[in-house]
Amino acid sequence: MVCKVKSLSDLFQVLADPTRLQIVELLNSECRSVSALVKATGRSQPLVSHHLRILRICGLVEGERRGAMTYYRLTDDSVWEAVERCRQLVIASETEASRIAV
Amino acid sequence: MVCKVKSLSDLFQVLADPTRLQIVELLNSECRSVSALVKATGRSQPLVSHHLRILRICGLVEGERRGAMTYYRLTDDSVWEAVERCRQLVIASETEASRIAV
DNA sequence: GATTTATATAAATCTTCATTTATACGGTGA
DNA sequence: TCACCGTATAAATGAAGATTTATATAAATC
Repeated sequence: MVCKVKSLSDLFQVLADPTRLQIVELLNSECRSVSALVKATGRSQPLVSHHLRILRICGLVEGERRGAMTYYRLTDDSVWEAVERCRQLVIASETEASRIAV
Repeated sequence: MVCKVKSLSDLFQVLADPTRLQIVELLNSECRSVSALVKATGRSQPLVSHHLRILRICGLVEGERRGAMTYYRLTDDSVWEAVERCRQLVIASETEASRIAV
């Protein structure tokens, strides 16, 4: 995977994976531990840790160790805002499609 | 490739490819023919047509045939706006990195 | 200190997809 | 209608990456 977000396509690549995007969505509302993310996503622990590593290296999330647990959160609200801005495109294309379908 | 943008991760997947993103960027300013895009991107004609097909199916661009040529453009300004919003994240992370580096 | 829990990483596998190569199709002009 | 230009598509190829499996590390509890 990409080691550092140096281009816009790299950022999109990072967000293109459903598991990673799901993690970003889960971390929007609150700070969560890895095990909490494993439970919420239904993915294996190594897989979640793997994706967290990528998100971490890219600077989208950051983890803080408290005892045995590591809690992750989004590094900045702007991450979420940009994602939401793109979601409107999807919503728009859906309503567009349904309008055409009628 | 994805046949229809039904989820947000699909949209990111479509935009994650450098060639496709480059095409979207080129189509922001103006309407262009396939051959113009081939020249501007330096990619092969079949490859550009292939990516245009994906962008077309996903509803990000639309083509209009005039004689032998097909001219493509973004379907909506909101496509470009969403992309620009994400670019700010990349720019932000760059300045962040340079700030840390100092 | 040994065992268990929480997390991280490495190697292996398997799928997806970007690109190339070859070809077809529609329009245009001789 | 024949040759050519612009564009589209299909098959083949190769690389990238998502997921699994196995294992390592670090902290907590006994």
